[in-house]
Amino acid sequence: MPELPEVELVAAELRAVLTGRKLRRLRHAHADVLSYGPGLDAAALSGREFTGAGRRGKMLLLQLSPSELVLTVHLRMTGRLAVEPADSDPPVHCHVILELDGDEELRFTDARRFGRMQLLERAQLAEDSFLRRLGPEPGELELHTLRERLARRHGSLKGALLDQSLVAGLGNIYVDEILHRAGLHPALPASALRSEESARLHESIDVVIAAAIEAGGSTIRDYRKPSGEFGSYQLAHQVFGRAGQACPRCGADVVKIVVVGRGTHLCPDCQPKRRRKARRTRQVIGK
DNA sequence: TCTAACCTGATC
DNA sequence: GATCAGGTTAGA
Repeated sequence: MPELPEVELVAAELRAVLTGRKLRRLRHAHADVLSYGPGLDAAALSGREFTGAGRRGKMLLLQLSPSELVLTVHLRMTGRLAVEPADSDPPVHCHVILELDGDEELRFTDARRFGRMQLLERAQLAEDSFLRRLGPEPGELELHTLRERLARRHGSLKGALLDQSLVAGLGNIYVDEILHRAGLHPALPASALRSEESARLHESIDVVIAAAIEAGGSTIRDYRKPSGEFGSYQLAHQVFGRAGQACPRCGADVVKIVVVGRGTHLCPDCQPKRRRKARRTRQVIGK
């Protein structure tokens, strides 16, 4: 469900709500959902204090003291965290409940049960298989790095951008929106981008992600902030979820195709497949 | 690098 | 009843 902008907003809200709060104890946990690093167990959670919340890619990092523990949370498709009154009924599919001070609970809900939480010592974070493979955050991705990485790839541009080791945090919605803004077809070979195209792509990543955070993220069906608030960036989507509707930029019908197994939305006019004429022009210039 | 699999619910 | 879903990953 959530991509970088949504996870960023969840982290910000949890930072505001949880920092300084005591974690009394673990009240409930589905064994498949919450796991523990070496030497840790449920008892290690009792009596801790939340000292902050952050994010790396789509992974939430909740910091606990003393002794530098980190609770990692990946929401995957339908995961949601919420701070709710302890005397309220936990929602269906609530898989982890942490009792807080002030008669509230931090609850993790996830209909599809793809999401994962893990309690780790800070030093163990570097060994986490997901975090270890993450590429740079969009804001730290240099243009020359993007170019080098795309040039080395086979396969489609969309597949490359969804690969968390190339750049961290992009998912299906934002890749479609970024490629539309950059005027690039998702199925283009990643290694085929010209200089000005990769520059447009680089800029579009920053612009789209920043605008999405500004708008509170995208709520397609499940995403809510911990407070229950919906995002509004879905209203600004140019192509995602808009198959058959007019492209806001040119008026052509947005189409939906499948690329790397994912539903992919694009405007065939704004995001043309490479034409032979254009390629020949480039070769002439190249000489 | 791509596909199928992991789960459940919503929608066609 | 079949298909699809905002993510990740083992295995081909």
